Amino acid sequence: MTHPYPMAAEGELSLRISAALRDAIIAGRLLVDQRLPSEQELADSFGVSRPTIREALKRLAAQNLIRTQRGATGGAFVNRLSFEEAYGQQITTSTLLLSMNEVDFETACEARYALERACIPLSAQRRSNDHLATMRAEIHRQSQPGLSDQGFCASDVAFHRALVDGAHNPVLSYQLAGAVEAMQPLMNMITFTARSRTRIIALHADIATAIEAHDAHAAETALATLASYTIDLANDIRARRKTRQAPQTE
Amino acid sequence: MTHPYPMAAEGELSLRISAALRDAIIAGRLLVDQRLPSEQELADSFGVSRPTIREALKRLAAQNLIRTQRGATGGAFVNRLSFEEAYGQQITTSTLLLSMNEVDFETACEARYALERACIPLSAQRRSNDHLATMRAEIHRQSQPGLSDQGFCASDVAFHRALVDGAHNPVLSYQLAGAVEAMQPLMNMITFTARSRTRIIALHADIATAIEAHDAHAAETALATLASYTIDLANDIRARRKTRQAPQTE
DNA sequence: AGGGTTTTATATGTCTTACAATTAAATGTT
DNA sequence: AACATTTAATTGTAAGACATATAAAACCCT
Repeated sequence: MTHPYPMAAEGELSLRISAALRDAIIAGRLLVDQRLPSEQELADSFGVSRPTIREALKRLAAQNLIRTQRGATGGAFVNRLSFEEAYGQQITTSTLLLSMNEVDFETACEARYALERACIPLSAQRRSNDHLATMRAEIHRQSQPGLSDQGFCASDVAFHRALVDGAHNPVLSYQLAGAVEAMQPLMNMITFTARSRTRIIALHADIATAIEAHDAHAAETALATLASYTIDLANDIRARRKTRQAPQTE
Repeated sequence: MTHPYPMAAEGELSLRISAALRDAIIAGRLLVDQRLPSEQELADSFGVSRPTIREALKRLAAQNLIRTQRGATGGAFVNRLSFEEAYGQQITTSTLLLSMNEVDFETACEARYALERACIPLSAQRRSNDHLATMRAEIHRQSQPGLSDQGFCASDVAFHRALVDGAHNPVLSYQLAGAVEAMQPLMNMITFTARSRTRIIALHADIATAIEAHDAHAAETALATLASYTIDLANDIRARRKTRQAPQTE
């Protein structure tokens, strides 16, 4: 064997090669920041052409498993997957999953609030002034009169993001980022009346106050109220749209 | 403009092209199962060569955004991202994240059990005979005397997976799959004594019974006990390893 | 001798052209 | 009409060349 990367026996070459390299990375045979052989060397050792190697490397680059650098000391390096990159991937995947699979609003919403509830006890216990300040700032932003529906939703996401990050557990934050952010496109479809905004802001304030007081139970209650109110809101809007559209189709 | 895909102004060509196509998919300008232009047509319309287009397509293929088919009616098609594929990506990403970032066991464990706790109320409410049977079966498997540590961990994952799926919320299942499965390599590092296994199995049985009785509170209590017991177990093992290794280094 | 500049070597990024493999539809044959 | 054959379209792979970026080595000027 001219190369040290065990390969599958069938399938497309570039796919087999990328899988072989990925396995090597996951298994730790290629360490973080280690430089891979040059494309030409890889091509020679795998017995394929450079374009094929390049396609394989692009697959890995798409998953942030390697980074490439041009120039004299350049090449492909095993990438340390950062939490930021992982967030990004999670959010794209979650967003696509929701937009492509006709997940109904209620299911997504239920999942989102269930997950957020998971971090409430930790957030209530460990909340820092930093995260509390962010939550208060977003609440203030939400009460601006000129704010668009989109801006309101963005602020809503930021608020909940601060709530989640308040747990000070990066793994938890990473897992929840996708769930919360992927919901935004769905949330953006809701038109918020002045009254519903007031209600939501009040619940946000309840949550912030409870977290500040280390009162996990009160925070969970407020969050549950918010969850069911959001779902009701979406159902109302859907029902109203239906009755408004029904006469037109007749 | 010779192509309908807005592109960034700087950066590598293949990256800009893949980003343009990805945006088109996410924005819904390219619909599910729609066929993209052939590589040659894409190359012409973007004003680049085929290999460059191919690298861009490989990036998208790596994220399961497109699938390619050879032959006369072949081409690249927009892929409906299935929950299964999304699971897979989430698990790989989470596993890499944990293995590459020296996340300590306690943080990961805390996140895992916090997330699982999120689905307990739903699972307790909606639990089906199917999932209950799986949980019981895994409990039985865990009590087999000849079972390896690895097998025990695998069964543990399967048990918790059934617990999560019992909530009958695919979005929730998807989000939690990564958290639970990515923990397995870390869990595999623990050596389970006969006594710790007995304790864990008993707690699993408590959870199953509580879920069966629609008793969310009891299930949460058992899960919390399991969480702290697991963390203690890992700490014990780490402490024991340290004291055993300390004399050697002196 | 030292610091700034130029050269050079090496690597990835891209283009061009060509051929192989695969697949479905069109075509021909029995 | 059913089956085998050809054909056309498309992706997969190959080989070689040039463009570009980058760091290190060589060089030159002070």
